[in-house]
Amino acid sequence: MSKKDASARPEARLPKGLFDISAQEIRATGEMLRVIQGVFESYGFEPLDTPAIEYTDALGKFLPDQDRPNEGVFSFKDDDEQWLSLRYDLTAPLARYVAENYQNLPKPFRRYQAGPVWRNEKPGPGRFRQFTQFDADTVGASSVAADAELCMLAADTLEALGVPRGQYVVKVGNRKILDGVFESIGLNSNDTSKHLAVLRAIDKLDRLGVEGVRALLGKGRKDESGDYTKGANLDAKVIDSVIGFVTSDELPARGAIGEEGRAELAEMDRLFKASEFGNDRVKFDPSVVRGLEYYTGPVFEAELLAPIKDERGQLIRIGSVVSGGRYDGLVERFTGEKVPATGISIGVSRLLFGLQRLGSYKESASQGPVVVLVLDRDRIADYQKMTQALRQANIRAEMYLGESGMKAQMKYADKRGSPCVVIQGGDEKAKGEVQIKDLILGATLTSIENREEYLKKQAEAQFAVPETDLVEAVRRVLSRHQA
RNA sequence: GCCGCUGUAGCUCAGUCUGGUUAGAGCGCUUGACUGUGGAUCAAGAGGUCGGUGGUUCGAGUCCACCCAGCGGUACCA
Repeated sequence: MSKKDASARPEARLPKGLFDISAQEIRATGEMLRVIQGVFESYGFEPLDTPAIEYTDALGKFLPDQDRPNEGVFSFKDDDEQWLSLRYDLTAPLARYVAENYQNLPKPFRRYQAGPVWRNEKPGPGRFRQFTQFDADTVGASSVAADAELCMLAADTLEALGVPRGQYVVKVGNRKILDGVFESIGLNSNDTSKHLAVLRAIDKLDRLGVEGVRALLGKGRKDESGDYTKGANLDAKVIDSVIGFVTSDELPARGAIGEEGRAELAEMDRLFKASEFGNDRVKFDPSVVRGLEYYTGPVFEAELLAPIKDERGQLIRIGSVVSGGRYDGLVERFTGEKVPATGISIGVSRLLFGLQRLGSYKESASQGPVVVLVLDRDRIADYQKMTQALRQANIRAEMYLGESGMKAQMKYADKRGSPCVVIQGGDEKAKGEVQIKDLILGATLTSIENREEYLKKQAEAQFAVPETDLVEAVRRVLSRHQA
């Protein structure tokens, strides 16, 4: 091919924020999903799946405009000119589903759902443009028992995934308490922009500390890189009051709304205590905000407490791995009818990322297939037959399908992580035998100095058996390496 | 979006400050020593638009400008 052709070829590359998923990761994720599913099932939730694509207007607030239809969400036009989008979470599709099937669903409706979601935004460490969420929601229950249960579910799930107690925490807050605070400091609830600015500032408490939040509530803040963030411009006295509130352990309530929120948290606390979920698992934290305009009552999030480092040993923060709360307005968007709902979402991709970084996630090493070497090309049928015999004995096996010689076939088997290979050349065929070579045992041979021991091990690692004993012999080798 | 850092072989990087013949290392890859036998050892080999474009210069991986990409922070985050 000429150079000109080369420049016309597409570059093999992956869009940013998106990743190929290797065999190992598929196995790890699959294992994780099964564990989560087991816990969710045990809580009585019922599975549901919905498509990756929804009508954009059903997804909510990110309606594509003419110029930038893909802000935040990936969107495209159907051939009937209607906007479609890739879902950006599993909650909006749930709301659509409930609204669409309201009559026939048992109320409260409790479902779990797992699947990829997409966000068209800048990726960061532990932040991707496609990631997997695992959600559980209860729709049609206004009792905070539903909320409390989700917090317990979050804690139970993390422990089931191997996060030791004490290395995570589920933090619980309540938007009503914050609303009470806003009321008491005279923040007009119509002034949403200031409202949001204050909420955002509070949300950053754990990251920026008290002084950072103070700056954001006041004139604004400059970060280490020199970027400047505009503040909420509150009076010093009001700032003190807000800071006093979010740093308090007491959750003091202000006003009628605040009192309502406090009562809800007290009720949740009672439920936690009754089921023996102590402060080492679930903790009240006034700075938990989440979702800004979205949540209407209790809000919760879980995070990993152990410090997480990147490849270079630099500390990185991946944020919360589970988040949720009560949203009483979502279904109403469709039906006009108020339907109370509460849910949590586990960031599976992020959690897996975090657990892997912590090294606390043990991936079960998976073994490659037994490889039947092809030495005499004209006897492929024989090799295929041996392979089938192994498969029928429930042994993962394959015949070498490449074109290369024996050495390359051995390398191939090695790379595949094969426990052993089956060898039958002309000599063995004449004797009606096959050779079994144990690659795992064989790998230990090079380190043996003592000649006698070496020979002994080598005889163990590779041996001949009658053709009829093939399956039996392979089984014996496999059993050597069972964990 | 804003700020900062980094772009040299498949990977990790040296070389850039102080411009000068064919641009290096380790790992990986291919082949061979090796008997029909992976992993060890030794040897050979393949592999590079030095992120891109323009400029300065007799001469640019090296200096300058702009652009692009990646990473990190920050903003936004249902």
